[in-house]
Amino acid sequence: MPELPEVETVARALRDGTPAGAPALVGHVICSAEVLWPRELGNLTPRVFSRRISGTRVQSIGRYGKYLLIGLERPAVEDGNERLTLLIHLKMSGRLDVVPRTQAFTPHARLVWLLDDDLALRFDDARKFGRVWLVGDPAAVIGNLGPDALDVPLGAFTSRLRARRGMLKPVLLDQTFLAGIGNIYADEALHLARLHPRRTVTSLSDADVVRLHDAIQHVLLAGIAANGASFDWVYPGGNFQENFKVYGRTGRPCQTCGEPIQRILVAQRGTHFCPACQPLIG
DNA sequence: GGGCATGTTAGCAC
DNA sequence: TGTGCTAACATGCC
Repeated sequence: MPELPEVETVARALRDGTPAGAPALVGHVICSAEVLWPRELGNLTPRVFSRRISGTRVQSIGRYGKYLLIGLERPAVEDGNERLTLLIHLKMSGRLDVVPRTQAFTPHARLVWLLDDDLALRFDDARKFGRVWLVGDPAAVIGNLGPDALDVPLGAFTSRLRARRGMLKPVLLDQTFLAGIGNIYADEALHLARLHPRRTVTSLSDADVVRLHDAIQHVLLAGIAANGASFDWVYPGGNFQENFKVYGRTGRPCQTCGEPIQRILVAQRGTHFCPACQPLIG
């Protein structure tokens, strides 16, 4: 379920709990970890991972782009407390839930952390693309990402964009350009900005760049306000999919002009746009 | 059974 | 060096 708004929704649930009654993760002690699919560990063996994380307390929940950052602290008798960060990327199908320890496993459970108070943090991931790292410095994992897509002023956005060439949509999907935009929100932002996904970056006017920056902020914030989008069988959660203007609407009328939405391939990704609202020649 | 899927990366060509 | 293509990761739904 993973683009920036969906990951932000997960982060908020882990920070505050959910209206449905799921407990918050912050403040709990991690007693132990069980790795059911070792390939999802990005930098440690299951044995080392379990040993290093056991006994830490969850201090904070953050998000950078599509990554979750869980701040951990281990009380120390001498020196300062040891600080660690658990980074999680949900990739295509990952999900995280705080549940009672006794709750039955799903068929797709990949990692389980046992918490105090008879709770557990579960990482389920049907497609096994998800990744989990435990590090001292998060930069070791996310240091090469561009600025978070919701935390980039127009000036920085413009200068970064003007340094690039090639087609617009692949640039938006490049996490070293901006972190957090995925296939769905890229299509939605381009439609709102009235820009064809195959427009070259170098062809954009200053006004185009301003509209694009505004559109990115708008669709991401709208996605967060809707608790993200729910995708097929993988993730039931938010309802932003009801507000999609182009994604998944191939052949249906554009809500702005009535023209049928088209689907093409751009950088090998399914791409949805309105040929009338988003002409290739701007 | 083929085609598709919210994501990223390595390897390769130009 | 940057851009962009393919395959790979692995599974499940239509």
